[in-house]
Amino acid sequence: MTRSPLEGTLRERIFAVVARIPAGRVASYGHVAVLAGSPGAARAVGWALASTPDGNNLPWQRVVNAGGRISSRGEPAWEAVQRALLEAEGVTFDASGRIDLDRYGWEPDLEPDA
DNA sequence: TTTATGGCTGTCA
DNA sequence: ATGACAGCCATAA
Repeated sequence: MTRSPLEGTLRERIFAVVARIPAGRVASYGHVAVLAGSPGAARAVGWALASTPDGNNLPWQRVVNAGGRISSRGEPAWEAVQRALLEAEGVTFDASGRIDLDRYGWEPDLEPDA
């Protein structure tokens, strides 16, 4: 049995990674992909989140693309919702609607809780 | 097994 | 700084 420490599909790992993102913090797709074990699979991450059923406790809203910008899933209003959720968590947006990843960029080794 | 799509990323103009 | 093009990985049909 090939019991891998990271079994299941990438989607499962992505869920775990995103679920570990603390409130008031954001991570980029590429970053999540790396944490999930598949660097470069940023698109796959986005797809995994898009495949995420709403109603769970998965803070997909804390996942933004590389420049800290918000993406949309086809619903232009959705990104506004995501932005509102992040602002509600304490994340501030730039005048262009960008997040300061230098300040809110989450890293598994630099949790603000400590 | 192959084809097509997708909440992306990085580089060039 | 903004806009456009091509590349990459994974999932679903």
